[in-house]
Amino acid sequence: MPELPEVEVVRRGLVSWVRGRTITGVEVLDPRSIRRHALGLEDFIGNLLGATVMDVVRRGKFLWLPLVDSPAAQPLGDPAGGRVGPDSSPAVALMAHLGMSGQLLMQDAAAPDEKHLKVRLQLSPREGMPEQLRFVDQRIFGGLFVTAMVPTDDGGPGGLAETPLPLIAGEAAHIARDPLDPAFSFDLFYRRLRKRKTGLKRALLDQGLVSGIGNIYADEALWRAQLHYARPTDTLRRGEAERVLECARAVMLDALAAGGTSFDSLYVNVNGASGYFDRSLNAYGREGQPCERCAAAGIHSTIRREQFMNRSSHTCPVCQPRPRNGRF
DNA sequence: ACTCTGGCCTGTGGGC
DNA sequence: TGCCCACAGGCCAGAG
Repeated sequence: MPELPEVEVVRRGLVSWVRGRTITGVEVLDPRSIRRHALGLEDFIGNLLGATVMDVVRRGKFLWLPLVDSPAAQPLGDPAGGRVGPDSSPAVALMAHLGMSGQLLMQDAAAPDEKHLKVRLQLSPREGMPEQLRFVDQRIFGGLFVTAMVPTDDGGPGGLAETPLPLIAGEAAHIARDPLDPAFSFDLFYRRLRKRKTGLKRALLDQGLVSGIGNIYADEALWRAQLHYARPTDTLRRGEAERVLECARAVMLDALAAGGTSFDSLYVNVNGASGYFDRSLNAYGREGQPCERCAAAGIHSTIRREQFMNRSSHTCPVCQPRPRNGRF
C-alpha cells in the first residue's frame, strides 16, 4: 500500500530509466486501469505513441510523466494540436496513481507477464536498460490516464521533479503540496486547518489540505506527536500543528531512507525490491502490543485499534489521550 | 461552501 | 474441504 515515500522511491527509480525515451508501443491488457481517461482507450493510446518522456514528477501520491513531441492529433482538444506548449513546455502528461496495490516495473520483453499486469509500454531501446515499463495492479484502485499540463496557481513548481516547471498535471492541480515539497507552506496549512470543523486525522488525510499522508503515516505521525485522531482542528495550537506536521515529515523521511514501506508484499519499488520500513512502525498494525514510548518510561500501555472513518486507527490510550472539551 | 459517507476492487484469512 | 464474510484503504461523486 504505497504512501508518499514509496511513490517518491518509485519516482527516483523511474526517472533514470525513462527520461528521454520514446514510447513506441502501448498495450492495455485491462481497460479498467484506464478508467479516469474520459476520452477513451484509443485517445489514451494515441496520446502516448511516439511521445517522449521528459521527466517523472510527483505531488502527494500522484505521479506523472510530462510528454513532448507526440504525433497524435489534437490531444485532449488542445488547439495547439501537439505535445508542446507555446513556451516549449509539455502540454500533456501520462498520469499514474498507484492506488492500493499499483506497481510500475521496468522489465525486459522476455520477462513473463505478471499475474496482474494491466498496461505495457514499449520504450525506445537504450543500452543496458529494460525496454518495457509495466503497470501492475491487483486491486485496481490505481490507474493510468493522460491529462493536460496547466499552470500552477501559485507560480511555484508543480511538484518534485528533476527539472521543476511552473506547470502541473491538470488532474493533480486540486491536490495540496505535500510535506516533502520545498514549496510547502506551513502558514497556509495552519490557516486552513483552523477553519475546519473536523478531527485532526480526517484533516491529515484530506489531500486538498496536505497531500501524501495516508492511514498508516497519519497514525504514525499522531503517535509521534502525541496527539489524538479526534482532536478538533479548530482548537489546535500553532505549536501542536507544527509538531504533527514535522512528525509526518520525519516518518516520511525515515521511510524514504529505508527505501519505502511494505506490508503485504503488494508494494515493490521500481526495480522490484521490497522496502522494509514496516519494522520501525510504532503504532500502525501494533494492536495489543506495548507502546514503546510508555515502556521506556516504565509505564505499561498497549496500542489500541479503533474504527474511525471506516479505517483502523491505532493509538496509545496513555500518551495520546482522547481530547476532552476540545483540548488535553 | 464545507463536511462526511459510500462505493470502487480483489486476495487473504478466520469461522463454521 | 469449501463457502461466506470481514478486512485492507486512496480517492471521488454525491448527499447532507
